[in-house]
Amino acid sequence: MSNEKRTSIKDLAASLGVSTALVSFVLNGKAKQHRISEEMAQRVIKKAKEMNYSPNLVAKNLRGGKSQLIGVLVTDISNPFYSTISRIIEDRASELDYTVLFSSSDEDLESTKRLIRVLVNKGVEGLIVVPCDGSKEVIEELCHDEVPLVLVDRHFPDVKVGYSVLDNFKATELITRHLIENGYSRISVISYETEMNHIKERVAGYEETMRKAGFTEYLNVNRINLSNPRSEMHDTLKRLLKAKTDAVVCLTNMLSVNGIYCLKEMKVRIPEDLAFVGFNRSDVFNLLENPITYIKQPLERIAIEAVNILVDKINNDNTRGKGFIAEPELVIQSSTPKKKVLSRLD
Amino acid sequence: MSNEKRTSIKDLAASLGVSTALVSFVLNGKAKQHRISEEMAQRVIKKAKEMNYSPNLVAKNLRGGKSQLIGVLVTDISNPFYSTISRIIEDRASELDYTVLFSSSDEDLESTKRLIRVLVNKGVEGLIVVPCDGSKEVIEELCHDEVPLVLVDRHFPDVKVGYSVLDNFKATELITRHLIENGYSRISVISYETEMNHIKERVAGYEETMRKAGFTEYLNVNRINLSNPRSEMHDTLKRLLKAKTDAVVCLTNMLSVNGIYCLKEMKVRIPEDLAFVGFNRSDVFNLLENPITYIKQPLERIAIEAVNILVDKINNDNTRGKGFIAEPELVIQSSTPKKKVLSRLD
DNA sequence: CTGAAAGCGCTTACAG
DNA sequence: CTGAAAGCGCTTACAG
Repeated sequence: MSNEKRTSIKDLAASLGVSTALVSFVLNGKAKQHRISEEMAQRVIKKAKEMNYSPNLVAKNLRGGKSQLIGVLVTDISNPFYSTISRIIEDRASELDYTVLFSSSDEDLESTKRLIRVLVNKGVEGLIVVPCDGSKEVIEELCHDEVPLVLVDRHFPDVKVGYSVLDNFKATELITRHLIENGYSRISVISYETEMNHIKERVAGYEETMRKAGFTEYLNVNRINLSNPRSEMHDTLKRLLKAKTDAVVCLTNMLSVNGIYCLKEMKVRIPEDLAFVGFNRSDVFNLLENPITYIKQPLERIAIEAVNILVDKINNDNTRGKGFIAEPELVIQSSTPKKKVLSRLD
Repeated sequence: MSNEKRTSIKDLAASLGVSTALVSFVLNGKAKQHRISEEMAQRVIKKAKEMNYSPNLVAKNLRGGKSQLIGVLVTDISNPFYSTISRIIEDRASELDYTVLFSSSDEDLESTKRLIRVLVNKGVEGLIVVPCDGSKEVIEELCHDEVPLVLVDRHFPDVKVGYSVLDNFKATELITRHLIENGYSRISVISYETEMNHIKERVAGYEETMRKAGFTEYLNVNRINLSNPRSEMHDTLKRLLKAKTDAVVCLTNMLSVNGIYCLKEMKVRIPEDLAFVGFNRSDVFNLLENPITYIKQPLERIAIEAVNILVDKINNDNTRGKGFIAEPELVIQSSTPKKKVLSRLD
């Protein structure tokens, strides 16, 4: 990097008239262990400071076979949800002396494959991945190659792999119970077209809770095609309003924000005309006349556990398939006030 | 990464009965150059595929002194502004065959120093940095050490270093002119306590435009202490309203969002009671009854140019101090409607 | 056309 | 207490 060459351990040794081994021992805190004289140790340390020595981590890695690098593949690091997670991963990794390589797959399978390969070649010791739709085989293959791997946010329950995710079923169960308890009965869900398990769980949490409450006839799950979210959202909401839906639950943050924008355009008031529940915190939720009720994920826990599990895996191979499931929290605000109708759950 | 050791060039050579040099030549596309027979080359390539060879980039790096790694130090990658920039940097770097190491300094000088050292030790070939307050010496030192370096978003005009930033003076000039032209005269700015040049430029753009318009007596720049932004913002806005300010300009995105929240709490209507201008796009700007007028930065250009300049620097040392200054765009919305008063600028 | 050998900067048995 | 030497995986003059 530098033009004047960096000082190496060899330079230090030469200028002190000792061996590189001695220098290495001292600088790695193994002076005692090798019974190097306190005086010698101090001289080495002083010289290192003087010559502005800092170890070449590349060489250290090559020698030790450890890169202290982990790869993180999210779908899009410019998405606030993933950038928040990434930040926490970075901090936790740094505490454990790892550096993080980030990549964004854009929910694309080919990119996912390519980027994983790049990361592995860069020498990462393990991977944290947000898998995209259709990536199950890629993930399985990776497990087979014995690359330490942790899935985050989404996972494949039948693949034996580390994961750190929300209890998605419970999230929509909380939402649906809350709505029912507050007197809503014509509750609709807005989801998107996907095979991913986390969304299926969210749908199931809603459906099962509705069934338990006896609202079988009102089950209403709408799947939006993400290639044109705004106009599809518009049509869907129009249809739902015509069908006398009294509460809408959006299953992702992106859907929530889109939904709020559409309702604003349509001059539909929240909650007077329609109760509304969102997913994941967003600045826009709290700026509305009536702040939005939403599911809060313990992102910090999820991200930290992902790193912990990964590093465990890196350090000892035997603990396969460890996972962490985080508790969702329902943040109740004024977009879902009590209706006059009594809940059938009570 | 893998448990069964990765195949090395040595394994390949052994299993083909040739030297490692030959294998290296072929795999690096230098077969022709070394007049290696086409047949031999094909055998090597085939074997490499068979044995699932991929080069150990760490070793390559150590040997060649090239890591194809660049380091990016932003203040906080979970901030949407920086995560957007980071994403574009990542994409552009990847086009140029570089991988990016991201870090977040949290606007802290000590972290900045430490993280730069870590990145350099990791073998990055260059750095893209958002410098924090007080980091001028660190940056100068880095330049002196001849580490290829590009500052982004903010820079130090008297340090000879690459940079890619907004024309900050012009940004507030645009805002102030627009407000004046629309009949506002008691225009106040909300800034924060900092020595950084980009903020000074923004303040200067406002002040100079005000002076030109003859509004010298209304110059009103308020600096908030970021350790307690919400309550300071509250106090500041209260004071400004009492002083009959008719338009407020917030100089950063964070200040803008805080300001909007405060005004909401205070039940001050935008723009009926107060015109408002923000900085950098934000979802919340467009959700209000009256969407906010704001300065839009061409983030894509800024980020791409930063990478371009950095890679130029990495490849040939002679073009020092290259910089890119991006044009701001004023997105005019309904938070700054025309007042009845005539502008003195006309 | 191909091989033997040095060396990038480091750590770590192995000697003494 | 300290040093000489091997080796991590690769590339590249240098020979032949």
